[in-house]
Amino acid sequence: MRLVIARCSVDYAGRLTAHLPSAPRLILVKADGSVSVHADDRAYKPLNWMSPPCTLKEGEENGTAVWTVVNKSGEKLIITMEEVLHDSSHELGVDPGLIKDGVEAHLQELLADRMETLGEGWTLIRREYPTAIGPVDILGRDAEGTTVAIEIKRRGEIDGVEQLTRYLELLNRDPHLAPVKGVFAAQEIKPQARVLATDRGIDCVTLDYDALRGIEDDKLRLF
Amino acid sequence: MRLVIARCSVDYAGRLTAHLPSAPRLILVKADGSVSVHADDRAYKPLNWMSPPCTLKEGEENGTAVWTVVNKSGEKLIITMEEVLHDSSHELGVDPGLIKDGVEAHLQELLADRMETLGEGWTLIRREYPTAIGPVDILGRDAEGTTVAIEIKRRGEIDGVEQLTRYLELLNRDPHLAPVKGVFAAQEIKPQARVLATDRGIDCVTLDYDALRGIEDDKLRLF
DNA sequence: CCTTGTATCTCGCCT
DNA sequence: AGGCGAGGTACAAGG
Repeated sequence: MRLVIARCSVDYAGRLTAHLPSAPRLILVKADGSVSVHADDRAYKPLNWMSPPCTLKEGEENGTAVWTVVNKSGEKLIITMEEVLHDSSHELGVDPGLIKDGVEAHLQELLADRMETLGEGWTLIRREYPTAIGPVDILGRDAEGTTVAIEIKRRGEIDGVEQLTRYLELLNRDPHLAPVKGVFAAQEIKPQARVLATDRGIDCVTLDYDALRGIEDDKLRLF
Repeated sequence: MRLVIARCSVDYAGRLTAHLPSAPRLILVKADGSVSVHADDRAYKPLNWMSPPCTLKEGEENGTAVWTVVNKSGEKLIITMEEVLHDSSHELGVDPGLIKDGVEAHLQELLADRMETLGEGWTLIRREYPTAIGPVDILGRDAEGTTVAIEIKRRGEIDGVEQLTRYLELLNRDPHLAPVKGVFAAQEIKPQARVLATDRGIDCVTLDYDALRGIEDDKLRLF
C-alpha cells in the first residue's frame, strides 16, 4: 500500500465526468492496483477512485507528476500533483477478511432450517426459489399444504412488501402452485410496512435472531 | 488526517456484529473524527469504519493500544493494535469538493428542454410536478394533448417502474389530468424493468446523454 | 430532526 | 459477462 499526501487536482471521465480543484489530499494506491483520493472528512467514501482491475501510469508534465489510471472499460482518472507532501509504501499482505454475523442471508438459512417457527407442520420447498422477476427467499408449505412465499428482511419496510406482492402475483398465475399465500418475516417490521402487508393479506412475522440461532445451536449439540 | 499502519484486530458491534482477525492494515483518522480501516485491496470500501459524528478514545491494555470509536446511536468500533508500523499526521484543510456532470438532475434538465426527442409535438407542463407522494420528474403532453408523466433515471430498474406506477395511479384520480400515460426514460433500462413497465402500459425510452447534450450545445450556438 | 431518493454506489451470487 | 438483490449501504436534499 502506497500513501501519498499531495496538493493535487483530479479529473475523472467515465460513467460521469467529474473534476476536483487543486487541494491537499490523500492518494491511496493499493496492492491490487486500485487508486482512491480522500479528503479529510467522510470515513467511507473517497472523493474519487478507480476500482481494480486498472493500470496506473506515473507520468510527468512540466515538472509536475501526472498519474493516469485507466480501467478495462476506458474510464480514466487523472491526478495532477503540484506538490508532494508525503510518500510512503507499506507491505501489508493479504487480509484474512471480515467475519459478519446477523445479516439477511444468515436469517434465511436459519429460518429455512426451522420452518416450524412459522407454524406447526410448515415445511420447506426450497430457498431462493427462482422466478422470472427474481428469486423468492423461501418457498414452503403450511400444515394444510398451501404454498407459502416468504420474504425475509433484516428490517421490514414497504419495499419488501412490494417485492413480495410482485412474487405472489406471479406465483399465483402458476396453477401448480396457486393459491400461494405470503409471509413477510423480519427482525423488525416498520408500522407502515405492516399496514400495507396486512391490507394485502400478507402475514407478518417478527424473527428473533438470537432465538433462531439458539435453536440451531441446540440442534448442533445433538450430533 | 492521521495515517496509522498497524497489525491490528477489529471488532464492530452495531447494526451487525463483525470481527477482523489480526493483520497489518491502514487505519485512517480524519479531521471530522471519522475512522476507517483499510486492507491492501478495494479502492472504495473500508473493511470497517465509523462515520461522523463519533468520538475516538485512545486507550491501552497490557501494553497494546486499544482504540474505541463510538457514535451517537451506541455503535462501537474497537481497534486493538498489536504493533504500530507507521504513524503520521497531516494538515489538509477543507476540500473544495467535487464537481459532477451527467447525473439524473442533468438528464432531467436536458430532456425538459427537448421534449420533442420523445415525440413530435410533445410539450412540457412542468418539471418536478408536485404530488402528495412526491414530485413527478416531468409532466408533459403528447401531440394529441394527452397528459404524460415521465420518470427519469440514469439506470432504469424495477423500483423506478414502481415509483412511476404510484404516480400514475394518483394522477389518474385527478379529473383535470386523466387520462395520464407513463413514460419511463433512462440511459439504460434493465430487461426486468422493461418487462414490468410494458406489462403496465408504460412506454420505455432510452436516453442518449451525449446526443441530448449535443442538441443543447447546438441550441446554445444559435444565440 | 425526519424521510426520500440517488449512487462512478460496491459487493456477492447466480444465470 | 450480465442481471439482480443486499448493504452496518453512504450521502445529500428537502420537509
